Amino acid sequence: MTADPVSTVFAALADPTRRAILARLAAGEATVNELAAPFPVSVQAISKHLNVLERAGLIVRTREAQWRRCRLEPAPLRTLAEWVDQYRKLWDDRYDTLDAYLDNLKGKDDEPAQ
Amino acid sequence: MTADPVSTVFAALADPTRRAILARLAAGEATVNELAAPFPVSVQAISKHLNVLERAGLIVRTREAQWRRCRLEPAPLRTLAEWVDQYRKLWDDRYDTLDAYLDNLKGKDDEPAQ
DNA sequence: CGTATATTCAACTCATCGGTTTATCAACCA
DNA sequence: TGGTTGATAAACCGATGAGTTGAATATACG
Repeated sequence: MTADPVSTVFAALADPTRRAILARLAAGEATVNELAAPFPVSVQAISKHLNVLERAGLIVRTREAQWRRCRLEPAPLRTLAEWVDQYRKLWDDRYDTLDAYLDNLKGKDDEPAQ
Repeated sequence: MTADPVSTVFAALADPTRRAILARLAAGEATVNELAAPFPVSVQAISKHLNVLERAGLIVRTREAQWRRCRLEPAPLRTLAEWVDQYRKLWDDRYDTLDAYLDNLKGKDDEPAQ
């Protein structure tokens, strides 16, 4: 209930169908039926997936006659990239300056070092 | 079940307690009790969280007398960073060369453009 | 108007999740 | 040996998730 935004985005991405929908939308806007076509599930199930993606802020839907055009909203992905970048120094050998690491840390959620 | 690795990692990170555990482990190894101390839940609950993180490959546990020392394993985070980087061009204005975008696309899961 | 199309809503099922409590296992210590 | 500590296992509970089917809503079209 009322989960934090980061958790909501991670949860939305923890489903291969939803990630495939995002991948499709990265190529351009699409309607619900167009998005549902490749999947072996009902259109209603896709509509639910779109609700999850919309609540996570990953897509926006606009009315257009009887269609609902879906568009990808990259802002949460940017937040995610920043979150994971907190840990980059742990795997990236080229990331060797402590200063840059501490800079990245400022004002972030779930700081690795408090 | 037997969810794909990417889904498993995303799901593991979709919980603030588990992300806080990772943040703590980024500062250094710790035992289960040490990890559980800051949280208002039982040690058993934390042990379950550690199972989830271990199955996602985000931590490894090593026996040491009666203690179980936990260490962060950054490899899945690196995979995650690569996944989200597929979408970087959508929000990053500096990411404006199509070639670099297509290069990043090769051999990745959930390609934005098939 | 009536009908077809696009989409969502509602109710239901089944599995999983995060938490609990209780019990068990393993290692140290007196 | 027995007791204490660290950690996991097992059984259970309430909530949520992903899917279904069936009905409702909204817009276009004849």
